[in-house]
Amino acid sequence: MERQILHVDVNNAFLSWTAVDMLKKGSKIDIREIPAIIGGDETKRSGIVLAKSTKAKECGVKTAETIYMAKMKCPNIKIFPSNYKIYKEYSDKLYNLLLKYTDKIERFSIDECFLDMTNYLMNDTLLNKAKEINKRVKNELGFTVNVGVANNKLLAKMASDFTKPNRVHTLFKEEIPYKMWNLPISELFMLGKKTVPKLYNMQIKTIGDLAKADLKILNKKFGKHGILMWEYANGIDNSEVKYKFEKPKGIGNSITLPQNISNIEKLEEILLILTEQVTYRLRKNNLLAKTVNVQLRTKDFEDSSHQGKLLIATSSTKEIYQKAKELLKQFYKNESIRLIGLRVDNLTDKEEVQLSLFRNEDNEKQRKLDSTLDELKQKYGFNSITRAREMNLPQNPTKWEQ
DNA sequence: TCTGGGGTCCTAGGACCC
DNA sequence: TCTGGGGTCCTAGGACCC
Repeated sequence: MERQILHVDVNNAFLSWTAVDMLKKGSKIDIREIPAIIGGDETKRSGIVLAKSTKAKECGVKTAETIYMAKMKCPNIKIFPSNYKIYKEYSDKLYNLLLKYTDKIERFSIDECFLDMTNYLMNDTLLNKAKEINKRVKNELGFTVNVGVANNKLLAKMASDFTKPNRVHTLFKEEIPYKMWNLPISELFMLGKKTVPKLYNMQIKTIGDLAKADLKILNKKFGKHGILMWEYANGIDNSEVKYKFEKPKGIGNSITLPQNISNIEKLEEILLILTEQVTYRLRKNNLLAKTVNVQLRTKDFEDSSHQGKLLIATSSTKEIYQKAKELLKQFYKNESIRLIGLRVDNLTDKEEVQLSLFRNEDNEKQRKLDSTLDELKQKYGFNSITRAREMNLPQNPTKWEQ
């Protein structure tokens, strides 16, 4: 029996949600109606476009390009900062509305959901449900969504990406040749900027070309990825809607520094702040980490990373920070650093390890300190608690550069 | 001209074991 | 002197997504 899948995709999510929030707070303008973007902070060197209005798109503004470029293309463009708290709020509102249709919902990202409607149609058609969702979101939440209607996740996602905004599109098997095969390969999910030129060199330019290409040759040239792209081009995807909450497989935080740093003591200070953030999230999820990974990006955008294993899985700030410092020392070669990141992998549930875990008094003390600090952070917000060393950070970042 | 931050998954090569 | 092959685990880097 065919599965009944919907993909719900918020149109210009960050910008729409910001617009709705501004209107709610009494704003006279709707930033969806003017050339506008949600952007990072150029002074903090994170000046890229996160979302754009339709008018900005008409000027040629593209997501992820620099704000500088966006201003060149569209001199009167308005720029608004991002606010993840608001986005989470609207994302939850959408999710709660969708729960009225099925409880088999995969939150694919903050602004996209897959719905498995297979046993939830109640004598209605999948297309009708999609149209109803599309209308209700607009009427009840104030922003618009595209809904893709299909028999698997890949086709539903491709369908929701057709013309925007506020549209419902189907992409059933028999529609593939005339709705999908004429599109350029760059439109296919999982084909990015590295693979597309390689396919062009093989005279594969449309999704249809890819669908008819020799699977053996694709497999030889691209490995598993070659098989995946061929299957996607042919509309084949048997993956499930993952509606059950899954704990993360890794947790990381990174920061592009306001100024480049080429001093290891200063890098260690940033690393401590990152460790605080990462271990806080670890403990909130009741997880312990076994692998620590430090990432660096030089001023020339050269990325490198170093990882190492801990003897015992932990969520302790002190233990993970020790390891992170050790790793940094091992591979930092005095380059001028633009970005530093810390992530932990190999996560296990705390309960599973707890009983077998060897603890000495020192560990126990450290654990109690961490959990006390967590409680304070929970109550008063993350920034209320900073360790003594963090307070010694120079206020003026320009001092950081040697 | 300036280029985020959060993830997942895959691959190639080296170490090590039998 | 010449020297296997299979398996697992680990690491660094890369591709892709939103």
